[in-house]
Amino acid sequence: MSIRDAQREAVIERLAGHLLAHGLARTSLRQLAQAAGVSDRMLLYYFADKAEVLAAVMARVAGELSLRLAEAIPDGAPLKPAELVRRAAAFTTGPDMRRFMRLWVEVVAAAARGEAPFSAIVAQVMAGFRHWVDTRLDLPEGADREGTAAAIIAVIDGLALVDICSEDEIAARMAAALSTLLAE
Amino acid sequence: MSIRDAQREAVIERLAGHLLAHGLARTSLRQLAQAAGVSDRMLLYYFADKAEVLAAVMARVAGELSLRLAEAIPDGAPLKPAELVRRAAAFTTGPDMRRFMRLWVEVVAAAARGEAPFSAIVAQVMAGFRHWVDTRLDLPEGADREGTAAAIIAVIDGLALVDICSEDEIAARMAAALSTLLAE
DNA sequence: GACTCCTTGTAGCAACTGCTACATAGTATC
DNA sequence: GATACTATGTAGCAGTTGCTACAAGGAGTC
Repeated sequence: MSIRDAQREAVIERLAGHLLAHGLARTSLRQLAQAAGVSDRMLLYYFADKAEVLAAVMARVAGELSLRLAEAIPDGAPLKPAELVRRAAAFTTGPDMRRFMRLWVEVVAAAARGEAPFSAIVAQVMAGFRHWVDTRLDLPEGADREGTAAAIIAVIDGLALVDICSEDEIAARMAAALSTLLAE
Repeated sequence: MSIRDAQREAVIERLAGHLLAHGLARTSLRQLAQAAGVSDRMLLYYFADKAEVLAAVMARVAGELSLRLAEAIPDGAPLKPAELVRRAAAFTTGPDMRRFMRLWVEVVAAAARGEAPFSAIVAQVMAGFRHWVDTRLDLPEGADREGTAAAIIAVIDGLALVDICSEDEIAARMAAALSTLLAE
């Protein structure tokens, strides 16, 4: 592996941590370069442009996310929707996963704003979410799997969004309250 | 009312439409000025700085939103959580309200990023949401009203977030599927 | 008419944005 | 040792950002 490729990998790794820590707040080329410990000149030697940097880093983050989701709720026995939501909610509002979900909300907003690499990233991550739900969802024949999957994802993402702008204490009670809202 | 105050009002009105149409995508001072039909120099004559412009416009938008929410689901007979969610979901995913919710998602993300006027705006709008839910929520004595309100808001906001990055066809089925997920 | 205040235009500044031209040092190949 | 390719630094460009200094026209008051 060339030095360049090795550096690419190292930069992606460091920037994944950076994005998870700071969201999209510090993502100018110079700020990214500093966080990665290289010069901005070199960042654009390793990557074609800023969009490629962000796309590579977000791909890494998305991979990590799907890995953790798969670990937390494996593809074993399918779960009824309410139970799936409960377990997914408990997981994504956990201390380590919150930064993933926060970043996810920011990325969706960036995509809504039409910023270059994010629309594609959102489509890809969203497809991953759908697939994750689909392989774990126990639904009666004839039910709307796609619609139900979308609804489940909406609930999980909604928790993340409200989590961003609430005190910890209320956020903790939110998941519990949600549980009682769900049918069996 | 001085010319300045009259212009302030007119500018706020026009920019509210601009934000609802384009989200936070075109919000540089010069872009805002153009959308408002004034020079950027004058925009900063009417308002102290950019943050004050956005705060004023967002306050207008938030007022409009709460007005419409109050109209759509008046503060009459309290509703059980599931029914409240159903009706709120039907309303906020309606064609006219989607741009409000999309802007809301963007604003939350901006607040998460720490951008100047948005944290305060989010806190204020969120409090409005909570109050709106609280005055319409039929809950048994001893239940966690705050937690339940947060959960309800989360579900509504989650629909909006997924709505942003889905095809219309799936988004329409999502609300229906959500309804069957809810307990009575 | 002089004075003052409200309103508006022109011009520009310093900082930051993404990105690039150019030079150079090293390293590998023949 | 000449040549070519990889890797890195220095410097800077053109565009955008939020914001401001300065001047001047107009309107009202003395």
